[in-house]
Amino acid sequence: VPPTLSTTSYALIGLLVFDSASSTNGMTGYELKHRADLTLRFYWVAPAMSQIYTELDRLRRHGLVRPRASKAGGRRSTRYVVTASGRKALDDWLGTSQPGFPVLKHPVALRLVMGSLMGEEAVTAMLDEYQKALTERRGDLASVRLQIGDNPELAFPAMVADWGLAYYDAEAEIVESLHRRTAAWAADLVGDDDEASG
Amino acid sequence: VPPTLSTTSYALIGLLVFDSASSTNGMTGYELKHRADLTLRFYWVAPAMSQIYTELDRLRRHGLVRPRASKAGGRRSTRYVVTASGRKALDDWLGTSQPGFPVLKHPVALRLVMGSLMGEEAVTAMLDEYQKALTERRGDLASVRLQIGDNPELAFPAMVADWGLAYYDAEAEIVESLHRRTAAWAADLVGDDDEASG
DNA sequence: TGTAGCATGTAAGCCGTTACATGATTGA
DNA sequence: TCAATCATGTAACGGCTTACATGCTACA
Repeated sequence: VPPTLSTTSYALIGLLVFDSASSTNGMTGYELKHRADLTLRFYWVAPAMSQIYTELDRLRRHGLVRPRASKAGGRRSTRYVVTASGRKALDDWLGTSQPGFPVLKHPVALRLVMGSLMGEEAVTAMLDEYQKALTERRGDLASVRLQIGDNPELAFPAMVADWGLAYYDAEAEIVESLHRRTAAWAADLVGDDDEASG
Repeated sequence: VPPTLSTTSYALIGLLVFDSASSTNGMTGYELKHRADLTLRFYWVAPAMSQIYTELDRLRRHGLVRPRASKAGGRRSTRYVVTASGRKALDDWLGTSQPGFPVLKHPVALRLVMGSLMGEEAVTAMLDEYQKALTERRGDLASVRLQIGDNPELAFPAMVADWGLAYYDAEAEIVESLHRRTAAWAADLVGDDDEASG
């Protein structure tokens, strides 16, 4: 019987599998967190450290990963490698589970919908800040994309990175246009005031 | 002291505030769920019924909404309206809280990154299904957009709906190109086989 | 008569976060 | 010697889902 794991668990197994393609050492929880922050974060989540360790222990209990205790220079650390059943569990999951539709939690859109309660200045400031954050995120992803290069073994990670870049570009364009529409809305309000008072 | 509420709580208050702009009856939990499925779902979440009722009771305890018990034709139902402090709490939140960066949970991208473990056919099938689902979602949002119209009072909801539509369009285009790249990847693999065996 | 929709809730439990606690190593 | 980084965990708690439980109304 295959254990029922969360999607995040499988995502972590995936990171370990792809790591084992380049090295046989396995990864520490700390390294896994770093990797998740660099990649997983753009299309899934960046789990907290505490969750990484919790998941790692769960996977170990299920026999999907094997810990390799090692004291690198006297410092205690545990490296994890995927077992054969871990690899099989991932393959099964990839083969049978339904992806489902993406979920977007967009706090900027959530506030923008109430823009009339915020006023033009607050909306404009919010969109400005979002544009900045967007540019920064895009930069982070772009440097990840550079590291991937055009190695055919990383064709799919490259596709997903490009997907993210295209998404950020589209988002930047849309936010730009929303900026203009907000200004137009404010101008219209002034126009209405004139009519009402004139 | 302002009570600390989750973003979802404020989102629900927002729905009630916008409802009170068109009617003074307030909304039942059931109606709120329906509204959330139609709107909130596209940029935040579609909370379960049970959560709607839980939140509504929490807001009531904080004095942010007022229940209006009413038996519509013998059927028991409770309609909620936003109180003055509820409206103030929302304004405060809109004025002071930092939106933070959007979080995208994209199960299709998560699987695509492991495309080499899935094989071309499985990847292609997944992308096909995603395209269908995308088209359907876009249709749902388009009909919401139609209902909004160009009423200037709903300028911001219209902007957010257009944002969503543009997002879905961009996504459809990207997925289309990923489809082609997956085919090219498979073709390359065949080419490599030829070289290795030739 | 029965099904779909309206309407409201409770209980159990998972996923994930923040806060807290501990300690070694490296380099400025 | 101090800060940053490496490294690992526990405890408390919040948010949210699923499953369960209940009952009325309209309509085919």
